[in-house]
Amino acid sequence: MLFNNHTPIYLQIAELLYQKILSGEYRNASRIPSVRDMAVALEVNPNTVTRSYMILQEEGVIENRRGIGYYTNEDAALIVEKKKQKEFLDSEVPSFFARMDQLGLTLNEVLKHLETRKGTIQ
Amino acid sequence: MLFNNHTPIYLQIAELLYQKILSGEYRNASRIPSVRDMAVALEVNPNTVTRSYMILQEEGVIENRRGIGYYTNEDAALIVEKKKQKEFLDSEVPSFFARMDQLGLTLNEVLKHLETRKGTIQ
Amino acid sequence: MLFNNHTPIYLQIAELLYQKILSGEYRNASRIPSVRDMAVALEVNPNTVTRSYMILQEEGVIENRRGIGYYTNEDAALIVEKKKQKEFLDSEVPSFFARMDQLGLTLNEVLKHLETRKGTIQ
Amino acid sequence: MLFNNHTPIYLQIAELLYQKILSGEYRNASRIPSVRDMAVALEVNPNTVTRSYMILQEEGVIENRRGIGYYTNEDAALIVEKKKQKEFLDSEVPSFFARMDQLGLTLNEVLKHLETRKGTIQ
DNA sequence: GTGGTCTAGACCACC
DNA sequence: GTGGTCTAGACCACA
Repeated sequence: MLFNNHTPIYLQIAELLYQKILSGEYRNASRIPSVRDMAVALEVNPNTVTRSYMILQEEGVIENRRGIGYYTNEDAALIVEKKKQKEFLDSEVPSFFARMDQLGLTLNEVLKHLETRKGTIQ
Repeated sequence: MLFNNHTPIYLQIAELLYQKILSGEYRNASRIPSVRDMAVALEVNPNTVTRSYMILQEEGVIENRRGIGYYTNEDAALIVEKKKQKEFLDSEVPSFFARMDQLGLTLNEVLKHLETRKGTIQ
Repeated sequence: MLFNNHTPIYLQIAELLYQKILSGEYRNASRIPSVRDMAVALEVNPNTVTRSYMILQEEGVIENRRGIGYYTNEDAALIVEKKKQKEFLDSEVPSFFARMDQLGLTLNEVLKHLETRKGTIQ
Repeated sequence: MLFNNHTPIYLQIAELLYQKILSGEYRNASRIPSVRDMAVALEVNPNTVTRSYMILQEEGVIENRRGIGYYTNEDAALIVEKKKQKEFLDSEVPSFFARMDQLGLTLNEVLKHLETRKGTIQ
């Protein structure tokens, strides 16, 4: 898999897991790939995958069953969704609008620009 | 000064300089503090300040007059404003709205949340 | 059954067996569930149960009658009680009070805290 | 340094750090040894020390200043003390007395045993 | 088979 | 100099 150079791989893998849980590819209360398998699939060292798994484990998104593997929690999708929404609303949203104000832009200008962009590029 | 530990200090200082130029604290074509003074004021290693100054210098925002010090360019404020607006509109805006959609949030919900936040915290 | 993930399951099962013997649920000189049944009941790998049974067997608490099953010893309850008391008095008690001293707590404070806890939680 | 085999080294190092902070060897708001130095001193791999430091960092006991090193927090000692007391009172104390009851022992018996032990061994 | 831990060693960004 | 990350590879306990 291709990773971005700017952010640590283990965080990008964590992000990948969040997405798979949100998208339903990893259903609640079901087993996720073993550390080794995941490492092979992503062409990454097992230690790196372990680090990602531990992050989600501390957040209560996944849990380890000794000698068996990692499982998503009963309400994994909900936890991830709340976490992501909270991050967005409490951190990204305020800074976004603060930035907008600081640059002397109005919401209408921004939205207009967004429309033209969509037309041209995508 | 207090720095965020997530982003490099030299980038945070560069951001500080942008702000001072935009706000008019550093006027066009005028001298800005020496590397040494700035380092003392920010309680930071002079090398770090130098690195920040070099960034702005490469962008043509400030220039170095040997043996004298750093000066803002004739049109420093304009350059910074354009740069920042471009970054914002072309990069932050699209990713912001993409993120919003991904989380299943509408612009109205986001704006509403922003209002309640302003009431409580700020 | 729910197991704590910090300590090995086979030790937790052994502890469970000690309790059942102490409480009289498993009487002296009587048959205890087969490895297979126990494994099914606890939703655990039979190997794990076997490992637990072996521990108690080595301590002379239970014994294996080939082809028949595991039986508690004639004086199983007594053995377990002595073992547990010895462990408690010689190991846990000293470390508990050492810890208490180290944290600058008095026995009275601790007892008081215990009372308030009982009132609220249990 | 000599480490216990049963608990991971990185946790034992974390415990060591707690003690040094509680004892005042590491004063509040002062620098602690670099990861490399600590690794050499403890005859351990730097990665292992890093892991310990990160635990204390997440708890707000120590903090990292980029490119400089780790520093104890302003109120490091207080945080550690509270954490330790909380762990003791909320977890060890209840289980200790539950265990005592379960074994049919009274507090007086336990205290008496503790006295005789002190006389003989220490 | 599973994950947990540790080492040795490397490279990098940052100060 | 500092820490952060990653790899390769090993050993271990556990199920």
